[in-house]
Amino acid sequence: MRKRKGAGRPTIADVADKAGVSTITVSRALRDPSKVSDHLRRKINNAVRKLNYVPHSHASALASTRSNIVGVIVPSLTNNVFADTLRAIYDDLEQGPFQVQLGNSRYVAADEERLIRTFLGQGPSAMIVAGNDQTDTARELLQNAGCPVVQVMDIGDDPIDMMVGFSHFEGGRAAGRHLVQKGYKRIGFLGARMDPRSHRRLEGFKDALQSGGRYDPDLIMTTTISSSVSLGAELIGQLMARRSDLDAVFCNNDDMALGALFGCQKAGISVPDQMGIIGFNDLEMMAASHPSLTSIRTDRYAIGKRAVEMIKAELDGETPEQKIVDLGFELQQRESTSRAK
Amino acid sequence: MRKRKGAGRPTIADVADKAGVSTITVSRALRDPSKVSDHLRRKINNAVRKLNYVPHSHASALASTRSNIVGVIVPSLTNNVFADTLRAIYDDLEQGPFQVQLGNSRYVAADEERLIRTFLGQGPSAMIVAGNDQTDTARELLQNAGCPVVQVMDIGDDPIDMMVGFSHFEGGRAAGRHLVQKGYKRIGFLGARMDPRSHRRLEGFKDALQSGGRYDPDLIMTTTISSSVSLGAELIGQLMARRSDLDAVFCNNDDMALGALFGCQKAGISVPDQMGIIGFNDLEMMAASHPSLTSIRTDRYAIGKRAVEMIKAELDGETPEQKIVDLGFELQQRESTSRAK
DNA sequence: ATTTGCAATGTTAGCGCTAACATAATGTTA
DNA sequence: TAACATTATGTTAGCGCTAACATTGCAAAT
Repeated sequence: MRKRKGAGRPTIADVADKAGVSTITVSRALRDPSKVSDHLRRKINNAVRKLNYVPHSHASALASTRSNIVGVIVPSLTNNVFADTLRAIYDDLEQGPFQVQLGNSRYVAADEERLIRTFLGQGPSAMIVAGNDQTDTARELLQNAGCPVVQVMDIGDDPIDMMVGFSHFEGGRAAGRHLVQKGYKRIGFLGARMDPRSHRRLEGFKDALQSGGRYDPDLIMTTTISSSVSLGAELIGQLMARRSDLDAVFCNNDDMALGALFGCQKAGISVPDQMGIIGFNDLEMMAASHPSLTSIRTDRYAIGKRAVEMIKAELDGETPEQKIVDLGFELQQRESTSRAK
Repeated sequence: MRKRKGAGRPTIADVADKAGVSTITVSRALRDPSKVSDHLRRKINNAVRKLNYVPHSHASALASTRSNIVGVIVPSLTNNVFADTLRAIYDDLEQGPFQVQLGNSRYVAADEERLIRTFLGQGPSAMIVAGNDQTDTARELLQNAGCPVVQVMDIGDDPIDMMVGFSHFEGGRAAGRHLVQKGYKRIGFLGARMDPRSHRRLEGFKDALQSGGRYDPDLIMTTTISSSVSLGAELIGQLMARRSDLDAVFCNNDDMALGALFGCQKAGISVPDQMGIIGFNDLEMMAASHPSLTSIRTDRYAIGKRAVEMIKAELDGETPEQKIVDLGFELQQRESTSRAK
């Protein structure tokens, strides 16, 4: 006799035995209690409790060909920007029958591809991926995934399926325009870890400066090093050393902007009078700093929330009125760019 | 005839057909290529590629009663402290055969219990949970999980299975002692979202102040609101309003400390001369600020790394020399507490 | 009383994979 | 060359669950 041992945990059959019903009744009682009489439901629940039964999700997924897993892929776990979106996704998804499966692509396309493959192996109910710069292979995999796919954080005109985010180009343009309007003359750009979204911000920024006749490529400083407050302080120091006439900077994110502020303070440069600073994303700390920091406010939590809504709608068979949702941004002017002209 | 449709994806049987072998040979070729001849392996790999076959992980998990899933539960997705540990876990785990399954307990014990149940339903290879303040039920569930369990971030003397972290009590004590030694007289505490670890830091802090004869309960200010830079600024403002003689604060984390610094700057209080500030964790920004901020440095990345090492060792059947690993902390003295006495 | 309809429960097979055993093909030794 | 390992592959059953169909019981409708 050739018996396999199993995991040792109680199974639905154990519960069925104990409650004196068939396995399918237990299955129904757990998934859709309204389909089972009060009487049996009570007995089943008791048995479940006594045995400390927990359904084997793999068996369930296999039998039903539904996994209730939503795969999420982000390029960084430590970047607050994604953390906010993630939080929204978890908040809205963990309630329902869904389970989040999170992957970290580390800004590496090959890792992203690998993760997509792994996730698809679980027959996910939906996929959420950050950005819209997937490789062709990744796009193809997702297109054939047979589930809703939402690209978050950015928008563009060629979604794999759906998109929620905002235009980084326009965000960068708004930042550039603001500095020009404020009368700054030598406006620089500080960019760490220039991912595709930062590149688009820079493009928008350039566009605004060119329109304002203030574009100077010599004032653009970027690096592949990942962004940090220290790096912001260091880079603005380098740029000021190179160009002592620099009088404003747009930083590709808020950590860099805060660092730039500290860098100025160390160098005895007054913000905003001698140096205007604007960041991107408007993290909570921007309003609290001294002086407070101007930034482009983005609603990362809303992006995650909306992505989940769109997924749920599509899974419920509704046809969304729009596949591409632009949640926009808002320039938050604060002290760091509020000088008397 | 009563056929179920399946997921539509190619199965191992499709690959076997195409390659002209049996399913088990395909299974072996994919899991342990050395067990299959070069000849067949090549044919199988070709078939896999042509069909774009991805193994159904649920079926595999069910048949083998092994999931390769490591469940991780943290109380917050936006707290940098956990993000660093998470990053280490992902870095070290995603290489191997493992897959991370992350849950967010939101600092709610009931949510943690629910997550543990859900994760155990997947027959995880291991579990990593933050902190050592699980409910009795949660502890029991984990104890009976039949897999390695690591509690991270904190240490204590009653591990569920293994622990990696450091003593928050001692960390708080070191902070308190430092402020006393620096000659500060009216030393306060600013605490947001007082989770159990923050409470232990406060206890250690109290202990140090009592030893130094500087303990004044009136100078302790805590709130259940979650921590933020703004909140740090606000709380120190409130505390200074209540007690104008306040001359130093220990903040339960670095966001609060940065906020306290900004609060002082706004109020025209000089740091460190009129106010000493010390934070906890030593996030990257602490060294970059102006003035730079003293903090208790903790190595969150190392905690995650070590947790994974312990899990792998236990899964490989090795008996770890220690079940409780104290990774310690280090006081990083910076300008915010470096006044001339 | 018979039919109809519906709600509650059961029976059976199969989701896609791999453990456990079986067999065939090859090499190795006395 | 027979006996024995060893390696490569195959056969079969079963992991724990649920889809699909089947049956039962009972109330409402005829």
